[in-house]
Amino acid sequence: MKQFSTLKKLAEKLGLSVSTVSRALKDHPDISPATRQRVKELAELTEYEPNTFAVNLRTNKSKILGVIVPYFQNLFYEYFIAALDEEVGKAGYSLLVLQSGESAETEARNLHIMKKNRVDGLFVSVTENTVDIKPFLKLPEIGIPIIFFDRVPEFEACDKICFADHEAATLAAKRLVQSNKKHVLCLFWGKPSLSVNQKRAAAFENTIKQLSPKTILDIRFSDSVQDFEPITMHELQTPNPPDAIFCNGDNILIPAMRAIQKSKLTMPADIGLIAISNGMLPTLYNPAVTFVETNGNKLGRLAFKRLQEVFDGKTFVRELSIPATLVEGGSL
Amino acid sequence: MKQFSTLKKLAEKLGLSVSTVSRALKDHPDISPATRQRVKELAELTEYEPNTFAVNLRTNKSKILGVIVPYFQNLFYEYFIAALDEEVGKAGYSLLVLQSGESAETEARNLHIMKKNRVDGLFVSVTENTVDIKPFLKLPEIGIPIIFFDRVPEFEACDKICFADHEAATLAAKRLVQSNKKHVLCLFWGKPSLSVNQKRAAAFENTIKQLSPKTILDIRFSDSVQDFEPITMHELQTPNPPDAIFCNGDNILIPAMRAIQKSKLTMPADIGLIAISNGMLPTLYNPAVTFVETNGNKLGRLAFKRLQEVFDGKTFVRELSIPATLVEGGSL
DNA sequence: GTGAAAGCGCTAACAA
DNA sequence: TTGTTAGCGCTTTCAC
Repeated sequence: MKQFSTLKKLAEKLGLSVSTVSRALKDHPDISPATRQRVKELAELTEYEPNTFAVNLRTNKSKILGVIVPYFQNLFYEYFIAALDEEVGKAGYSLLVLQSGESAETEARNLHIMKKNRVDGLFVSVTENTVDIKPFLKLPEIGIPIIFFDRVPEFEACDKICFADHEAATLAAKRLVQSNKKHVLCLFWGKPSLSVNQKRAAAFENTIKQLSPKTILDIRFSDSVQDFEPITMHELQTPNPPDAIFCNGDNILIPAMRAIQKSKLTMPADIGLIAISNGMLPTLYNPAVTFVETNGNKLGRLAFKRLQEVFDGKTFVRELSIPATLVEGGSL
Repeated sequence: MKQFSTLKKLAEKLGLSVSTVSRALKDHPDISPATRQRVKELAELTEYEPNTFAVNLRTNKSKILGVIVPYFQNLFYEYFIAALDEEVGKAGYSLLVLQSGESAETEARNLHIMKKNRVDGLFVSVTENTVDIKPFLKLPEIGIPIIFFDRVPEFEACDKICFADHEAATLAAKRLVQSNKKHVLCLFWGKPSLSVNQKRAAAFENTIKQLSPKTILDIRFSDSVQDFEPITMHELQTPNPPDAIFCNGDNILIPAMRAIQKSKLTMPADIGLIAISNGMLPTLYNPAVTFVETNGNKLGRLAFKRLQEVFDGKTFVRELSIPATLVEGGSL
């Protein structure tokens, strides 16, 4: 097996000391142009690459950032991770991405992996079963800054990056009122206790109650995406069916649309539909679904920007959010 | 800032040597049960964790596996990565995932990151612009096994894991003949030179030519997913339009379906459709699209199994493939 | 059953 | 301008 080139080997071949070689390669001003030249040439020739393990041990930095999300296979997280990866790459970092499902244990295990790999910083969107935030908050104590995003702990003092959840739900509610909807089936994925669900459901309900007090709201939560098709199916077939559906997220849009299609209803004539979405899915349907966009892309970029601030010493805790925008389709 | 617990600190507090402590923690048989007990207790108390950087340096292993794919946001790769991640996690490894787009330069940079981070093994699906495989093949020389998957180099001797591309395309072709289609628009994403495209296009064409020589095939390649909607649109509006469309992949299915919907055609009456797909997307439509499944999930698990074989010394080069299955929808 | 010591490859303070 | 030295935290050989 071919051996790696090391500083020591270079030093021996050149009749220099290890430290001189090291400095020459880093363009340290002390080193004479001549030696610098010689060193660099041999380094090139022998394909020298600093041994990351050694550098990490010495500098106590890994140049790796961690991301813990519930799911990879989720439009929002995909966009978030892709954008984050791009930003992070520019700054010379790499990403270690782990998924937890909705299991608090897996999440704890993932957190442990991050600690073990000594990531330089961590981005986390928690599971809906995460009750104890303390293990996360220990990381900043040992020098690993942590940025929560999207699904964030409610009360703790920590860095949080979210969508303007209140605003997004309010926008959707207003749009439904504008179309004069009187009976809305509202679908939420995950537990009511989840921060996003709580905020959005409250804002949605309040807005409707204020602007159109007589509108009937039928609010449903379910952990299992499978449930939404039968739920919607059933509601659509009652004698007094809803005249509009609100889907909080892409996951729900899929089964809801399926139920609408199976019921042979057409949008917007027979039923109205509005979703909060990452943006891709609504355009697949015909007519396209009207939605409030909460795009992972922007959130990813913002998250890294915030981490850099923390690296630069701006360690005071902040809560940032990204505005939501309404994208008109033809479903309302 | 809180300090990490180390072997040295434990040793000092216990009045033992570093090596004894190290051995005690690894249940080395030499160590007496009593000391082992004492050591473990203090380790627990001080939340001792071996410093990965030091372990890596010492053992020259990272316990990290690399994955390089063109895109994260691609159903096939998502499933592949998710499955791989699961398998890999069970074996105590973590995944470092990087995306290259279709840029050979980005890919080279990614390869470099993998090398720098001294991953213990690497999974790669190449870009369509990758011409030089040699930089990849250098990794096995320095002890990093590499497994190519899906998009694999054509001629080199290396480990490859693919779908049964020939079989998948043949299945789709047969199914079209069975439905008596006479004029098929065939859509391929990426360059014709891409291994997957080459194999599938050839198999598809041959099968049709053999079973139904009079059937007209209109085969189109495009690098840009955007192109497929106008292409399909245009073809559907010619005086002699196709009676079926074959989509080689989920990416193409989306714009093709959009063109069908915009043209107000219904499946299967006005137009037939079959796709090669990862499986989720076809079920979103109504009727569901008939497809040949090439699921990333299975491929991910197989890929890790193969890597483990290589770790275990079975280093002879192998080319493995996964069978394809037809899933009936209502689009044909 | 335990300890001493070397060394993985690198960085950086201090010396010359 | 260059070299010497110490040390990051761990594993492992050899000695007692």
